[in-house]
Amino acid sequence: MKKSPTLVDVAKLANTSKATAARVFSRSKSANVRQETKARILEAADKLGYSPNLSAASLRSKKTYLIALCIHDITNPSSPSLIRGIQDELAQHGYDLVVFNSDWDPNKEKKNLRAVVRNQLDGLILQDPSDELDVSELPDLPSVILTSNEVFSTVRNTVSTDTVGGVRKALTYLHSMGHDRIGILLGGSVSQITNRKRAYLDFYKSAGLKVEDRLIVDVPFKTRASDTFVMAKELIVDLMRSPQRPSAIFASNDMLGLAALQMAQIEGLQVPRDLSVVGMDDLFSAESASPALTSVSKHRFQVGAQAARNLLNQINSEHSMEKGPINELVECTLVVRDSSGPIAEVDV
Amino acid sequence: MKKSPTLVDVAKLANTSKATAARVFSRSKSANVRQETKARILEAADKLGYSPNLSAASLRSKKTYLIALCIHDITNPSSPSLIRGIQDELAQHGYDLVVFNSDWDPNKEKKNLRAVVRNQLDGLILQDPSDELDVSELPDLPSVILTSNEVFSTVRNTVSTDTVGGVRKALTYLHSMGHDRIGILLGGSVSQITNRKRAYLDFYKSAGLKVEDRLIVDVPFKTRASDTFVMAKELIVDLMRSPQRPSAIFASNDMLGLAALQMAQIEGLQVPRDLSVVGMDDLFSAESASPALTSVSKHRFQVGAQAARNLLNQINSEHSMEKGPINELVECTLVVRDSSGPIAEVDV
DNA sequence: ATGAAAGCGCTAACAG
DNA sequence: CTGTTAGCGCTTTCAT
Repeated sequence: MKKSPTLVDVAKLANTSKATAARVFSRSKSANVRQETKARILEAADKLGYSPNLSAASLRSKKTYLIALCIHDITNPSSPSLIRGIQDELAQHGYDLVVFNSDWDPNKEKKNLRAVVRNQLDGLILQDPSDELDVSELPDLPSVILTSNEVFSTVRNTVSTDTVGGVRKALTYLHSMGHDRIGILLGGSVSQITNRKRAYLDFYKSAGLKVEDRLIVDVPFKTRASDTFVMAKELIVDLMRSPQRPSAIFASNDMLGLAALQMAQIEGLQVPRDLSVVGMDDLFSAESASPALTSVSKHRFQVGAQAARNLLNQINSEHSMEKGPINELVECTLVVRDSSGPIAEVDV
Repeated sequence: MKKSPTLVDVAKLANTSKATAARVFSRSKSANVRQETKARILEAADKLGYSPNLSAASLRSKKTYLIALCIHDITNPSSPSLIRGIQDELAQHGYDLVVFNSDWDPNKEKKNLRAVVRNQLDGLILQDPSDELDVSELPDLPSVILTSNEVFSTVRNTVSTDTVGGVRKALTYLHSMGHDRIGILLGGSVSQITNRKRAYLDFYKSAGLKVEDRLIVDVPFKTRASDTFVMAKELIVDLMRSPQRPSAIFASNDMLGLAALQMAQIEGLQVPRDLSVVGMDDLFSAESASPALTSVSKHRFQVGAQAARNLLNQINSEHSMEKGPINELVECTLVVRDSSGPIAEVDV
């Protein structure tokens, strides 16, 4: 573990000043160094195995080229594609990503935020901040907020997923297939539940259908996905065994949809003949299910990429926030697979 | 965006020296400050909204409290639990995690490694380094290497998954259920394929069974999981339609197992009555499949946690590597679900 | 228990 | 195009 060489060492060996050597490794555009000198410096650096010390650089320049992503839980199946969308975009601009989990805990959330500023990270992407968090008093750094509904902020840039529109698309599709008694499986955070429930009620109203409370089921979420899954199945089986069971089920996320698929099989219901199932998230698990699960895609990868682009723009243009925040909305798309279809002929 | 307060500002307001103030925020044990002074400093800091600048701290102390994880692809379904295992362990010790993707590209891998040293990260967890990478010339920092086989290093600490043992467990189980013609689905990297194939052949030999080449199928991996999935299904259907189809299939990863499940359903084969299927990885997709997929768990979460612990030990004990590297092996476990069972009665 | 002083390695003016 | 200089904000001896 011998001390690693510094810029001075390189400069000395290359017979130039520290400053010139620095320019060769600098990210800033104005790196005006003669080819010859540059070559000499690079050679010296190579010989010494020099690597710039970014701690020192950022102390001076106030830039770490590190971005923070604060999400609830990386273990959530839809996190990876979001992250990848962000990373791919960032990588193109030489930024790396630090990922924090909040586990839906406002305290951890705050703690993470503090770590973000301590570490001098250059930007922040924050997923669905908890209500306890006052967005207006977020640390003062470029940021974009990811929300799962059309919640706009007058303070910060946002990228939102039009989940309400997604629910509508799923229901519209199911209705167009002849289903008029559609069960809905709700779960997740309070706002998620209320939003999607409202979308469901709105749709029923506008389609002139009669709402049946029995068809609306809330699945309380547990910390571990497996636990939620087990719980979901118990509730779903009730729905399926009820005398007047729905001909279709819309699950507000794929885990619930998958649970429905599994219970249908166990209960001896043929999908989609006896029951159509539509999920939401379009996880790989949906594609790989048997039968493959029809699902509403939230385009997490694109959401990530868009958020990253938005953030980089902020970072690169000093006065970007002066015209007020930018609120972007990403549409959902229905991916029709084998778990859904027209309602069966009226049973004689 | 006004300049944020520094330690001197805090010290001034609290009527002490910079040094004393520093001790209050320092991580090092020897923080000997009188309660009274400490309180005063904390109060001043609070009033000013002071937050330590870690760039400055690490320039001086050579510690960033940031760890690098270099994996192939975060989008891989088994990445999240690995990451979470690492993060949970690190968080307990005040470290955060920076995640890099290599996409199985040796160039990206090297590039990431350079970023690790530039950023002065305190440690490195490296997943299955490519053959092109000479492990002995990894950057000189605490590190642990994650391998998917019992590959030991005489240079670095490793945490390995006993996948070969996992394959054996799956086959032993299937054989104990009466299956003696077991198809195997291979895929992934070259070394993964060869290792698992050898395990398969070894098992067949020791069990005194006759190897049939037709039962061994290689699924070439594509970049996108969906593409691999489609490709897999085409190859699997051949296996299922062949005159002498196997009574069981062992898939060397869950994606392949899920593909088999889906094809079985499409081909009208009842699982597990007509065909038993066992996967490997124990993804959530396995649990949520219909029927739920029996799978070999590689305990990714624990692997991550163990790697993180190993790394932290190295970091905290100067001379840890003097006694030579530590090589840990994590066993696989078979999780029996509904996709596998005894072989059907001999067909009359 | 506290303070004074000397940098860590680099960047950012500014001069030439 | 290149060199000089002055710190960035903190940690770390070394005194007191």
